Amino acid sequence: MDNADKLLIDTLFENGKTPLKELAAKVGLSAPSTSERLKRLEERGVIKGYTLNVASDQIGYPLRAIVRVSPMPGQLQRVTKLIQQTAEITECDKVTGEDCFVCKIHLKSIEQLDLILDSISQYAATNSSIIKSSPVKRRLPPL
Amino acid sequence: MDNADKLLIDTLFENGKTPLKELAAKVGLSAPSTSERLKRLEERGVIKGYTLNVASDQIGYPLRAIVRVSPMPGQLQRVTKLIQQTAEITECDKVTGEDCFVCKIHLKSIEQLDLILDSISQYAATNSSIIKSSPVKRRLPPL
DNA sequence: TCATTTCGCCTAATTATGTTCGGTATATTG
DNA sequence: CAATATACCGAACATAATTAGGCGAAATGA
Repeated sequence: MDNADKLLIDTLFENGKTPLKELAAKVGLSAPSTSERLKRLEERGVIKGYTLNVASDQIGYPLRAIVRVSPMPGQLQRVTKLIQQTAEITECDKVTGEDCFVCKIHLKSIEQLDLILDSISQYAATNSSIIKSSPVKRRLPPL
Repeated sequence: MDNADKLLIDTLFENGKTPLKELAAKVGLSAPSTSERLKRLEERGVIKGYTLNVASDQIGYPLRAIVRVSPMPGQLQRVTKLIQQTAEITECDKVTGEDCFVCKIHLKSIEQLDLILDSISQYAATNSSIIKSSPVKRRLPPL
C-alpha cells in the first residue's frame, strides 16, 4: 500500500466510476499499470467491491433510526435471525457491553418503527433513537 | 420508479461496475434506454454516487467501535466540530433521546480508542461498544 | 560478482463498453 | 383530433479498458 494505492482508494471512494485514464493521471502512471494496481487491490481484498450511494428519502424512506437491542436470556439466536430477516434493518453490528446489537433502520413512517419494534419486543429490550441529521457522512479513516 | 429502475438500483448496489450491456439484458431494454434510465435516476438524486467497499482491516484498522456521545451543557457546537474533525470517526448520526450522537469509529488499536475518548471526554459523556461482528452488512431496504 | 529471475512499468494495438444520432410507436395534452 | 412529448430502438461513433510485447531496475542465487 504505497501512496499511489492510497490515492486510488481515496479517489474511487469519492467516485467509484472515475475513469482509468483520470486515475492514471492522478497517480502518475500509465493506464495499464494503474489497472494492475487496482486488480491487485481487489485480489488482496482491500477493495471488496463497488457500490452505489442511494438517497433513501428518494426511494420511499424519509426516516432513519438507530435501535439498540438487548435480547432476553436465551433469545440471542432468535433475535439474531429476526434482525437479519427484517429487511428494513439495513445495518446491524453486534457489540460488547449492555446492548448486544446496534441496528440502523430505514422507515417509511413512524408507525412502521412501532410495527418493527413490536415484532422484536417479545424477545428483546430495545432503545430507539430517530436520526435527525448526519454530521459525518460515511467516509474513509486516514489511509 | 418502476420495476426496471428498482432492478437497476439493486443490481448496481451489488456491483457498481455492472456493465450497461448486462444491466440492459436484466431489465429487458436496449443499452441506450438503460443508460437514459440511469441518467434520470442520477439527475433525480436517487443515485447519489458510486463508491467503494473497502476492507478496513486491510487498511490498518482491525477494530471498529460504536460510541454514543452526550455533550455537556453548552458544549454541543464544540463537540460537533470535534467529532467532524476526528478522522477516525467514519460515520456519525445526530439522534433524538438521551445520547445526542452515535458514531462509528475505525481503530488501529484499543489504545487509540482511549486516546480519542480522552479528547472528547472533557466536553461530553461517552459510552463505547466494540464491534464484535456485523450480522447485517450494509444493504438496501425493500424497493 | 555476475547471470537469472521477477517485478513493475511502458507504448501500441485490440477489444469492450458507453454514447450519440436519427427515427418510430405510443401515450399525453390542448 | 392534431400536436407534442416520451420512451424506446438499431446503427454508427467515441471513449475506455485490456492485452500483448518488450524494457529496465531490483532482488535472488550460483
